[in-house]
Amino acid sequence: FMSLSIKYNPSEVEDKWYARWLAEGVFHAKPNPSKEPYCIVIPPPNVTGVLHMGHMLNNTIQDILIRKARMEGKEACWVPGTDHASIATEARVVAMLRERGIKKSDLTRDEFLAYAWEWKEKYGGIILEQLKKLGASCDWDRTSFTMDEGYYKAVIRVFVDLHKKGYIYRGLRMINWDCEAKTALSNEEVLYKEDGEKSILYSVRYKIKGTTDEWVIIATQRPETIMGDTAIAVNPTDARYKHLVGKKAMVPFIEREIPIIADDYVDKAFGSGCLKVTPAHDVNDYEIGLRHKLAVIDTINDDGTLNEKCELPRYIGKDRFVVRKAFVKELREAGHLVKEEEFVTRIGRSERTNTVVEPKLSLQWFVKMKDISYRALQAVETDEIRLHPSKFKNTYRHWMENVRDWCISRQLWWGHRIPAYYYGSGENDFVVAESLADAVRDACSKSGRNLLATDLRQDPDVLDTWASSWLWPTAVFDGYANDAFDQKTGKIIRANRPDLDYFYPTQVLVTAPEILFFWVARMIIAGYEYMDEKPFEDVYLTGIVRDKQGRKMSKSLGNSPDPLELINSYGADGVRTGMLFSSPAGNDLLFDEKLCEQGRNFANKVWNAFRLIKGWEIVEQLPSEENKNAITWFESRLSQALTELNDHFSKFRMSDALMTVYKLIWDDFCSWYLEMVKPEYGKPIDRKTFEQTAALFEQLLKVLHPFMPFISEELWHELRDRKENEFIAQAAWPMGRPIQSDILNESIVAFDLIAQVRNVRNTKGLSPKEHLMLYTPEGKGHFQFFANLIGKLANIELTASGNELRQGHTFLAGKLECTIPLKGKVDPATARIEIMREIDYHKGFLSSVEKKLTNEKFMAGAPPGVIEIELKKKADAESKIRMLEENLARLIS
RNA sequence: GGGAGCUUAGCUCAGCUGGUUCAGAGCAUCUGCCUUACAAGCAGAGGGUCGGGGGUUCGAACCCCUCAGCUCCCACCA
Repeated sequence: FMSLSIKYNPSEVEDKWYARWLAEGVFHAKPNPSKEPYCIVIPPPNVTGVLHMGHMLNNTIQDILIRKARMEGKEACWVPGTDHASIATEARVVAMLRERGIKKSDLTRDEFLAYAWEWKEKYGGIILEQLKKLGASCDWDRTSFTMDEGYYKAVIRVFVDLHKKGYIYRGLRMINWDCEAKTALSNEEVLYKEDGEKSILYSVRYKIKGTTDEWVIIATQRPETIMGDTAIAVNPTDARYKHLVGKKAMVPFIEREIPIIADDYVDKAFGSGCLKVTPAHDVNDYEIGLRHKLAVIDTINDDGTLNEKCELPRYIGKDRFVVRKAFVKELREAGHLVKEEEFVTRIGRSERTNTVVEPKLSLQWFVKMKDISYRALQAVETDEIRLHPSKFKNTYRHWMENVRDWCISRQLWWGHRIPAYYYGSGENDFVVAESLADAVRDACSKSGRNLLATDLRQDPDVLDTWASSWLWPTAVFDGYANDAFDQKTGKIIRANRPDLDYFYPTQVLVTAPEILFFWVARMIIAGYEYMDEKPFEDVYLTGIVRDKQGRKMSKSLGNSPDPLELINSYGADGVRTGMLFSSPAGNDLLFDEKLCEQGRNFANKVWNAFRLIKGWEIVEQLPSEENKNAITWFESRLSQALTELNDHFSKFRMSDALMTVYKLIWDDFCSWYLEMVKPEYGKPIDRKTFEQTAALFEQLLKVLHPFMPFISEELWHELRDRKENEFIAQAAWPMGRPIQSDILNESIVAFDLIAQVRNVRNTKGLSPKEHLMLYTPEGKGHFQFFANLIGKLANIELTASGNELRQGHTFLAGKLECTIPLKGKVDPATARIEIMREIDYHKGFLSSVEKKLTNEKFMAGAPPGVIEIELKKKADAESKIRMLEENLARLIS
């Protein structure tokens, strides 16, 4: 065995095993009526993505769950894939084109999409290759992409269906508008500087109609929007302005009259307490406008210039910021500018262009959320779908109860194009259809005209990415294909789709809490809508991976390690366990490379345990009796740990599950068991002990496998000759046997005794090699199983003694009184002090117990079991004190 | 502004229905050991008034009140 390296070398084995798993189809799953399905759909990473630490954590957890299920004999299916990520990808492609000197605006839609697909084929999906390095046991044959042909059709079909059902509508709504990119932005794409930005707050006076010199003063940061004002609002309880409500004010320069209204939204304390209302250019103003049926005057063009509705010809066509400057000057000169003050505020800027985002009214497509989400709310409320950790139930409920309609249109090209076709300029002159042909047909019947395909214009916008990924658990099984989707009922016919039928609902979804609403909630909604059933049973929400100082990992901070480099340094197994050592569900993980080191060390420990076992020389005729108890003990200990392990898994406590395996292998197996059965140096081992030890080690490799797939596979093959297509990845998960509790109980006392002997050696400076006597009242008679093992591990002679021999260092192992004779090695005076100190401690303890027992209220109120325990404590303390006092007496005599 | 959560050893966290599995684990630290599977190791040890204060109870890390600090989510300041 000396040929085996003293250190485990992961890079030599990892790629080899991954390739063999793939070659033998170990990860491939298909419906199998004799097996229980266990399915996880991956949260599809952005197709532009590269592996980061968050993915590492997330996918490690999924792999652990899926590997364990596979070993438990379930048909384990982990569906991988990527998300087309419309915004992120389009931005990448635009940037790539810019480098090549091509402007997006010079391209047709089809030309642009050709470039985008080219980019996707070339760079997309790198992340899936990276996941293989981690050991992810995905069924790669099922790899999906949200813009695959079938998936694309599914998204369109669902749009048409939801429109038909009345859940999708088109409407005006305030959105974030990027004037440079000329697109709507989602909230996530609008960035705010942490400390706000400096701005100027202008106080402007508006004349009250019918007066010569009565004014109302408002405050604004955006004077260029004054031309779009349609009201002045005050708080209804504001005494200062009560008399003005119902009157009119005049917009400066334009001299348009606008009403003065009362609305709760207005904060009396801010500025003058009067608010100018510009429904077209402010979200809150828009809401006020709806409440008071105000006109909406949209004065800003898509490119940020002012249009003719601003009524001041000198500003038409000028950029909003140019107008602001000029208009402020005019106001000042006319005396309408009452005050200018510096002001720190939060200004939204576009993530992509850094231009100031303008709130803008725009025609967009929406999903009506209230009704369609009802069952999804109920499902989590009733624990039909369980969130882990459960604290997210509150967050989920809060969101679902206040759910707002979902804007699903995006002004981009990369994505699923909205299947709406316009045949006129009227608000309702459109149809929604799966194909152009259908659209023509529907348009003819709707309009009563004879329209041709060329008369129709398809909506140029695409759908929000989440409007495709919310179908993920069904679409990856092609649930919306022609033969699987009943267009009349708007439901999936699961009988026509055996894979979907078998694997749906999936078991677990592992994802980040940030997308609980964006994605998880919507998948639940879609699941109920199209399958009439939940999409998954459990949702495991991971934490955020931070650096050890608690900061988020980010490119700009440079605090994010490259996962592949970590794998190179510590091995995939080391990194996987490293991540898991400190990541309780739902809590952030403070990542430190030291954790990977700990993982690597653990792999090395396993490796060396293997070296020891593999290196033993076996001699057939040697007696094996000696090791029987050690084996029996470890079998029971293993069974106990298996129960614990299953309990942790059932509660998704992955860190704890790993720790159980870690301690079982390191402490129980290596430190105790192997030391018990290990022959003296150079001596052989008997056949039976060897075989049983190897069998136990195999069990350990199996429970280790979900966490450390590579080293466990390697050693499993090294340990015995295996068939070519036999893998631990498919081996049966160990079953616990009945636990023999007498041996486990005795082990606690025995191990305590051994540790205490070692401690005595440490403190008294006695070498482990020095053989010692250990006196107890009955010697070996106290132990049914461990008498000889104690002798071996503590290097002592367990001896029965009469009182006359009991001089030396005395201690208690459990209730067993032990003495190590230390004649001449220890000063009697210090020994006396030690014993007296102990007596004091126990007397203090005793008195606290007695206090309880003499307390009438305690005796009356406490349940009998608790009183019994207290009485036992009392008896134990008394006997300990008696023993210590006897020792003291002997020392003195 | 609305909502949720957290505070236990130097660090990261367990601690379930209030009571001996109640004060725990891993890491880190300290002390011995290059002992023949492993120094990426072995053997041992020391660390905590459970954020502060008050209350309920025979009994509180756990329940209630209060103060302080931290974190996240949503909305957003004219």
